[in-house]
Amino acid sequence: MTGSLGRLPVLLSHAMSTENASTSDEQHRLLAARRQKLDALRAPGADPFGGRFDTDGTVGDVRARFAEGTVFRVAGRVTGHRDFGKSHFLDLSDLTGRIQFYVNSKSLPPEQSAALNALDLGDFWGIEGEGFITKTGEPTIRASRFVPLSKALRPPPGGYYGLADVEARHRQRYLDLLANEKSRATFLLRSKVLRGIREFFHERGFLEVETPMMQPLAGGAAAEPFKTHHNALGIDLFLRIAPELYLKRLLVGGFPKVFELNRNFRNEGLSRRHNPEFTMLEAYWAYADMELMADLMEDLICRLADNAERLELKDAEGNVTRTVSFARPWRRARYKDLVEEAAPGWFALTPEGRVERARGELGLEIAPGMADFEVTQQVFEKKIEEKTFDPLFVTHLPKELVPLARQNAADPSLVDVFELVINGMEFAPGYTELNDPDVQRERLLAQSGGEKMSLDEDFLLALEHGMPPAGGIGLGIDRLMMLLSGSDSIRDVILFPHLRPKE
RNA sequence: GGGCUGAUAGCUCAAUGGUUAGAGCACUCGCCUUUUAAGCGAUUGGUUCUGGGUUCAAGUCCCAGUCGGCCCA
Repeated sequence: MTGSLGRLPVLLSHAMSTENASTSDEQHRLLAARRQKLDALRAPGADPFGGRFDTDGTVGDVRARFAEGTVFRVAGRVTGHRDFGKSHFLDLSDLTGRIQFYVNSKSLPPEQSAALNALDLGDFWGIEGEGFITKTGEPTIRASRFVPLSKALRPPPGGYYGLADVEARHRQRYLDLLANEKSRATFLLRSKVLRGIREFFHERGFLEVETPMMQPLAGGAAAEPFKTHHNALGIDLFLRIAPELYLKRLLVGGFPKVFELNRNFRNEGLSRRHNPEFTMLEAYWAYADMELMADLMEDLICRLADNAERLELKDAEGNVTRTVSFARPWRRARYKDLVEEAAPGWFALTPEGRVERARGELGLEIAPGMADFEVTQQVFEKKIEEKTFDPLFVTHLPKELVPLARQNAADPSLVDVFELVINGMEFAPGYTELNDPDVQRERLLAQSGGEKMSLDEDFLLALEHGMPPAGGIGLGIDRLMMLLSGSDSIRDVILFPHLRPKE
């Protein structure tokens, strides 16, 4: 890299003392070289880990305001070094981009010369100098001064090919973020989406609230909770599987529009689509219903997708594999009508006839003893849901599928619920919420198999004080991010996904 | 939980059961004052994930394990 490093004795012992025996000698050699330079920086009395450095903004800011002859101060990681003996072209990078700076090593003061010799890729530097344009037209800062701000004692991974190892990308996300532009883009987008959600609801008069993540009873959904213990109170607590029952208490308390955007926890398996902790949006709106909530959901997602007409999903090579149309209004259709579209005459059959047809003509696997509504649900999942890519609100679901929702006034076998399907997946549910405390009690009892111990009596007490009729929605933010960022795995949209510990 | 599949240098990847496991980049050294995946030359760098087994011979085949990936439940 640089021809003027001089003769540095290779002292492996320095690095050996801080490394365990399993680290290879090669690693020792690479680390030893960096520690040599660390010591070299300390020699003139400098602090290799720097301190405050006032800048004129980010690298992106400097690029935007770049002008020849103007002096800029900027800080970042040194990510490139092209050395011509006397002329050095270096890259300084931060999250906002990269800018080239130039150092002429011919006439440097001694401490600057020492700093340049002690440079490794990955080190943080602050630089100051005039802008100029090189022969090749590159905006460049002629660094009249540079300050080492932090030494990187390990080499950056990646390089031209990036960091490809999936496991390393997840276990050491910081390296993924440094090495892979796509990963940076995904998490910048995630931050933008979270901000967009908050803005959307604030504009509509919703209050952002925070309800307990530790709950005496894990209600609001059917899932295995994590259990913990509070010593001072001497009680077991559960990490929440949903915030729903607390948000509804707020409707009782007179907050007519609330939303919560935060983590839920489910003690279940890990997969491409499941992380034990995941981010959920829930919103409740007094005096609204399922239809208004569907409108709200459509508005929200279109806005988060920057009102794009369509979303192109790409494979690893960047080829478009599918296009999801966001053209509005999004289709709304009844569950039964959709099943009839896929299997005409379905509901005229006997339950036995449906099993026969599902196994035969439709080619589905129907387990023995499957309930009639489950057979129909198989048809829905395999023949409709998995083949629906553009947004579709499926409405008027059979009540067996959603036991906690309010029954439809005209047809008590149905519930006033929608399920939004996008890209072949259940994406987000919406409800006309149940606010009759007696019916709610019956439903919760039925759900718990008649076990009264697990009834959230405090929630039922709240309902008895009166909850306004309301609409509610839930939106899994991780799956939304998978869609918007074109990721196949939830681990690509969660900064630090859970993995089995190594060793 | 089941099936399939993967783990080789710091990174990205090669290597018919057969010589001393290679290449590019990075690192280190030499040359170079306008490059940008800089260039040219040289030198380094390996517990082939771990533990067994088969074989004259194992990165390669078999078994078990660890950690991933894909599919299914």
